[in-house]
Amino acid sequence: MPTALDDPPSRVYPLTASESPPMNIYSYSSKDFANPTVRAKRRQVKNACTNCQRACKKCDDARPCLRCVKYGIGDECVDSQRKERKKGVKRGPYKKRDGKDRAANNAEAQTGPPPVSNSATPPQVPQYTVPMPSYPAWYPAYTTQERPQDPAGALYPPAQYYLTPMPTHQDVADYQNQGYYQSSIYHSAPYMMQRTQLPYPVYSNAVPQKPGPNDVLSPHGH
DNA sequence: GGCTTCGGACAATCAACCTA
DNA sequence: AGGTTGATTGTCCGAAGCCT
Repeated sequence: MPTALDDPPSRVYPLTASESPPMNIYSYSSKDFANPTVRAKRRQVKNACTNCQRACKKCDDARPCLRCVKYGIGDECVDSQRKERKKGVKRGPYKKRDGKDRAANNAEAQTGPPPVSNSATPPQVPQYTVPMPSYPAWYPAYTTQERPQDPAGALYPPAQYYLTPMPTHQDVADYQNQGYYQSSIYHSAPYMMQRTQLPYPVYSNAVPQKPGPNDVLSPHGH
């Protein structure tokens, strides 16, 4: 039986020191994560539904997608058609390689030099995958100091992150009563996420960031 | 505050091109 | 043959404006 593990991400980490900062699938604002050097790569669905495509809004792999469900147009949620790619387009001579890694060039061109670590060498982030929930994830309202850390230094969401059933309204109320906050981000399912895609700094000596304002719900859900 | 619109930044794809 | 490059195509962020 196929599982989420059968559909790994197209890109395999770990990062090398010369690569761009860790990616995650979360929406984010640069204001949410104060350190601009850890700006995460935006992840896109392979094929947005026609409604999300028209609205230029984030879609997900599920059909109906969460946005269509939210607006009560789930029955209209169908994959958009993709044009066939042009063939036979001639290309000019390629630039000579200069021996420098292209990813490093791109990362530097787009985000400036790689993040400066306080230690001499940034820790390697091990290749690792965790299942992603298909609904807003719930996190305990821990402080940055309490946030669990793994041996490799990655700041890590706690076990409560990995909820499997869709929470009921009662669950939601219970979570809020227990002091949990809800991520505003909805996740596609089934989906694989790598540790480096988590919305936390990956370097052990990075200054821990509190969750962004968009990730926090008041007890009333706003 | 929620929704729609939309410009444009950015990501993904994949065929042409390059090289070992 | 397999890796690299870059053009093409698509997604969706974020700001602005409108509506209730």
